[in-house]
Amino acid sequence: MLSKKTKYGLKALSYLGVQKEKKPVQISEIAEQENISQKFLESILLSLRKTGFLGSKKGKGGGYYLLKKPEDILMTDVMRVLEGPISMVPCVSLNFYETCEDCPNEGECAVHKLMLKVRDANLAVYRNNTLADLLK
Amino acid sequence: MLSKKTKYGLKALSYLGVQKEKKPVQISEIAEQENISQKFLESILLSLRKTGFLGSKKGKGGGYYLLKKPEDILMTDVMRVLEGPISMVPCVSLNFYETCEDCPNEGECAVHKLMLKVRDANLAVYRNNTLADLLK
DNA sequence: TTGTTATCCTATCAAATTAGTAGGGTATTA
DNA sequence: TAATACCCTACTAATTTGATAGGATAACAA
Repeated sequence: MLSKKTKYGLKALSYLGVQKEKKPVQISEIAEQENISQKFLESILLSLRKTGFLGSKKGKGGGYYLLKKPEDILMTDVMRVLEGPISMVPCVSLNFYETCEDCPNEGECAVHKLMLKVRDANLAVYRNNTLADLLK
Repeated sequence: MLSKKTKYGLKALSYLGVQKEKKPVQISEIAEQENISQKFLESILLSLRKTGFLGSKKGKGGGYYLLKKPEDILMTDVMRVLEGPISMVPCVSLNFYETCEDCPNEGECAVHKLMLKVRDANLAVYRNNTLADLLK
């Protein structure tokens, strides 16, 4: 299942992506419009800011805004930050590879074989979609 | 992440799939060979039996065996039993569809759009792979 | 028939993860 | 200088996951 964190994060990015004006949008506005717990959303936006997707401004008139154009925000990067590794098992992960200590032979492992294909399929989707593609 | 249940279940199915002889294989043998907690594996095999993948025999010389040929065991079905719905959100699920009560417009929802593509990609993999494909 | 074997079944539990909350700190702006 | 809105840490509740315990039941064989 997709975590609420990822779901809310994607909704927030979309919300920011469709803004006409360039001024920051407040957490409270996004939370209200998208039916998200404000405090929970706050922590999600914070992590999106720390990972370089969002910029922020404090004080009155402050809020969050996209640092890049929606066309330049790849789902591969977004998903890795929000949901974690794209692979379902570490032994097929590109960025977080680990051997399974319980698996004597990776090459003959059925789980490994299947999950490799799943990883490739998911990766293809995420690489071929930017935030802009989700706003159409 | 892939659950241990699914991982162990796939390993057990593979183990049964490569058996030359047709006689039942005991839980203890599979657990030992595949490094799986025996009691946990027991519950997994039980659910695979209840869902029609495995047959079983009690008493001495008993154990589990595949009810179908590996070529006829689709990953779509296996994954649904072990891991649950293939879709990452209910609003794109074929078999377990539910509307998101927090989402006013499914057609314009970025999460929905992305997860539809992810579902299709995963489904394609699972539909095109049988247990036999994982044994090669 | 009786003992052994191995699955069947229910209940329970501990650990980990997830979702959400609380409360104050800090920078910015009017 | 007061109000605003992000920043940050810690905590808590609920859920899920992985694993155990202990006996009931069926099959086989001596």
